[in-house]
Amino acid sequence: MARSKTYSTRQREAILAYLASLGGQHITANQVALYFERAGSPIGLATIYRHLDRFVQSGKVRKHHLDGAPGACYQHIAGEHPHPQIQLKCEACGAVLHLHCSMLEEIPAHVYQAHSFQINPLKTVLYGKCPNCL
Amino acid sequence: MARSKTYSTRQREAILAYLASLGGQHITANQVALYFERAGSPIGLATIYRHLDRFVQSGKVRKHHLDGAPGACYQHIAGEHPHPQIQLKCEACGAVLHLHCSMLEEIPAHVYQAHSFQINPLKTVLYGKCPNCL
DNA sequence: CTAGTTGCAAAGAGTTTGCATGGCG
DNA sequence: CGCCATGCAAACTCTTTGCAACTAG
Repeated sequence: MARSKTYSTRQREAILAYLASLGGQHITANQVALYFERAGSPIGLATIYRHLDRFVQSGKVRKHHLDGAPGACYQHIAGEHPHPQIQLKCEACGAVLHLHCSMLEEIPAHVYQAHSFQINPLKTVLYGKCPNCL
Repeated sequence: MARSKTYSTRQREAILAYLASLGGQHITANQVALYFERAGSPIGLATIYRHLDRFVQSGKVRKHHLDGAPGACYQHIAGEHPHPQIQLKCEACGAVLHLHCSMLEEIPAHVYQAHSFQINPLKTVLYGKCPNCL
């Protein structure tokens, strides 16, 4: 067994709250560290990585390795997706859009029927340019 | 200006030929190094990175940062895609499928019409499980 | 002969781990 | 008081760069 007890600490809550406040946008561990440093209550990078990993394992956060960036990005899973949505990420400004659109929602089912390939929407990010950056 | 002359060397050709032989599958710089080491003609990692970068810039190869893997993956661009295809990658076996399917081909146009979001098929990889691994 | 190419080693960026200290319950 | 959490520094992985030797044309 891994861990018998989990304390609720201010740092853990602070990190999760910060991620939640970003509304599903992608952020790196380093950016989190910078935020708390600027906010006047710095948190060690190692601690941030440890918490992020834990959030990932408890399903509160997703971890991505995105094109164009060297490191990993983390993303808070807002509320509960009844039907997890394929995401769109702007290559220019980095914004993540969670579009609700019948077309996108049907992709997994169509691809599965046609090719027996089972798409995992949680992992899938479509890259492109958002309306603002076009 | 960057480079006035380009020699055709055996290593450059060997690396590109190896990538081409993989038919669009993803491979890391380290895997390339291992291949040539086992083949009896080892190539320094630095050299491999230098060639891969050059291939990327000349449009022969694409570079991805994939989920679940720490480093970058490279992928030979087979022939010429008249209509660049969104790719499907199996999370289990790592295989890359280039499916031709009207549904997939229509995604960029539909999303653009509905949300003014311009998808870049070259960058986009859908994750999931391939038929063999299901 | 000249300029691009190669390998080695060192430097960098991002991430993980070990260990001693500190705090929650 | 026992455990978990935290910070620091060291270890590690992946990638890039500097430099001297080498090679294609």
